[in-house]
Amino acid sequence: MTDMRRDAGGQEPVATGEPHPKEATLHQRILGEIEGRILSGEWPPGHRIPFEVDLAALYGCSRMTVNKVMTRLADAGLIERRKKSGSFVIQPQAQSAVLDIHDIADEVASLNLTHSHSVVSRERRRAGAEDMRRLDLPKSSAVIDVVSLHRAGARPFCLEERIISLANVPDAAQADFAATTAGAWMLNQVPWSMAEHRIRAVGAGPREAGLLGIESGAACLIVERRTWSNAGPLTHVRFTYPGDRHGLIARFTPSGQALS
Amino acid sequence: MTDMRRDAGGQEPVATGEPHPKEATLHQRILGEIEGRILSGEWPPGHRIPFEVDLAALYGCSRMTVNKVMTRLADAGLIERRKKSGSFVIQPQAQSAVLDIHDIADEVASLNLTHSHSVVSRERRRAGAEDMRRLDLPKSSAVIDVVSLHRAGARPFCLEERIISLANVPDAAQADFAATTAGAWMLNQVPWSMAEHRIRAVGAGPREAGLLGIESGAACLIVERRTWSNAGPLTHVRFTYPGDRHGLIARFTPSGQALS
DNA sequence: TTCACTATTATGTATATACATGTTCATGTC
DNA sequence: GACATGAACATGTATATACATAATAGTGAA
Repeated sequence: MTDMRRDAGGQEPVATGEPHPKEATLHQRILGEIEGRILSGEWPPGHRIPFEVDLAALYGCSRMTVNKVMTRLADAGLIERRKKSGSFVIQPQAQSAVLDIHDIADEVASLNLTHSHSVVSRERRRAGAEDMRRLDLPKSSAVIDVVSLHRAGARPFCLEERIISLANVPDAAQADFAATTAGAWMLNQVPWSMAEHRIRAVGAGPREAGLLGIESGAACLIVERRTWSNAGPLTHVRFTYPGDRHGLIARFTPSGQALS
Repeated sequence: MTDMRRDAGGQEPVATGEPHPKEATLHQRILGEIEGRILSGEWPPGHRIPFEVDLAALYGCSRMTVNKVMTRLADAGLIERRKKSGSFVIQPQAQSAVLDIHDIADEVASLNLTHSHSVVSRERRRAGAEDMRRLDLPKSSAVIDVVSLHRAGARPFCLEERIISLANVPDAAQADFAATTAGAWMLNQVPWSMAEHRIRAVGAGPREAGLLGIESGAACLIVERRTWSNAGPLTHVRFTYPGDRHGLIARFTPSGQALS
């Protein structure tokens, strides 16, 4: 492994089956492949990433090159590095470091109230036209549909309406979401690579009003989240918060991430 | 500059007057100082950062060390690097790469409608208790208070209520915000280091309803943004969107930032 | 068996070096 | 004066090397 220089020709490192297109630099290629394995779930949270020297050998490059990639992944919060032990895929954090929409139990706990939830309905069914709008699912694929009501103390706190793609989250078929909320379950279960939030205000319809114990037409904050992994769509969830509750808070820097 | 090794003693690089505490590594120290100069506005958008070799000489380190810092700053979107020319502080982007709350003119334009706005009121006054709640201002410091109505085509689009701290944005005293909106003016004028958004839903009060041409009590989305620079608070703005309009959209990755 | 000490291991930081890649600028020719 | 050519320059990527640091594993003495 002494002196590699610009070989290009030679045995291509062949890092198992990669669907990645050829990328400009080695750095980017290594970064992309490791990122892909993490975000697709091939390397689940807690998995130990090969040692730097081994990756260097695999890609036929120096440890410094691999080290820089690992440093970036650590900065980005995808891996955790421990001396002597190695580098590990990190446990999925809160929903996002940036937009502070965390697990509802936390949200309620921060108000010093005890959280409870009940499953209003849960069914397994085939995706219809409405579901295809909510999440870009293949037509009539199997989904789990769960509606839960979250309470802070005794009062209703928010309504959660969720569909989960069974194609990409098969374990959801077994979960009944009575003990852990669907949100917490997803958080600990499935790695994701992209999320999209849509936030709007609407007047409560009669159904929501009834469940939440508010007047029909009262202003509500709607937060819809669609989540994907590299394999495809995972889940769509709609939270309905009565408007007289505290809102959402998001903090960030110009670059969208804290440095230093 | 040949072979520096671990000197520690010797002439401290003395990179002008820094209020920074001593940081762990040289890397972090350089990163922090440059970031500070950018975020404080000492190095405004467009400013050319010293060449890597010069910074290396200044800090008494190798170019590689500086290069890594610059690479991070570029990844974070704070600087732009051009070969032969050097590295430059970037023009402030949209309000955020992550949370897609852009300039209102853009927002309206994306709906294929022409944007117009009018200043409902503008005054210079001393901060009261309410302003201290909105923005953590020193008591009775001078602020500019502007209320504008934005229109998409002929219809009211949203209401903007803003206060600007004159202590930290003195140029605001001269601006009347008739030609450019207050948002666009701030965006091009002032570098910021932190922003906090608060999002909630409320029923429209009679004043908002009148200005926006909606019914009193109709659901509205309220987006409040507080922005700081390193020097202190800059501005607080509250946008009120009628709830029957499209909402906000935010997209992101687990780490809060796109890699690769 | 327990505790202290040491060796090993994997990451963390920094260096010097080499060459590639685009830009800009100056130069010389037509 | 217009234009092609090439030198100079600043960044971009990668290498080999060195030593620091933290955590683990192993060894030996009380």
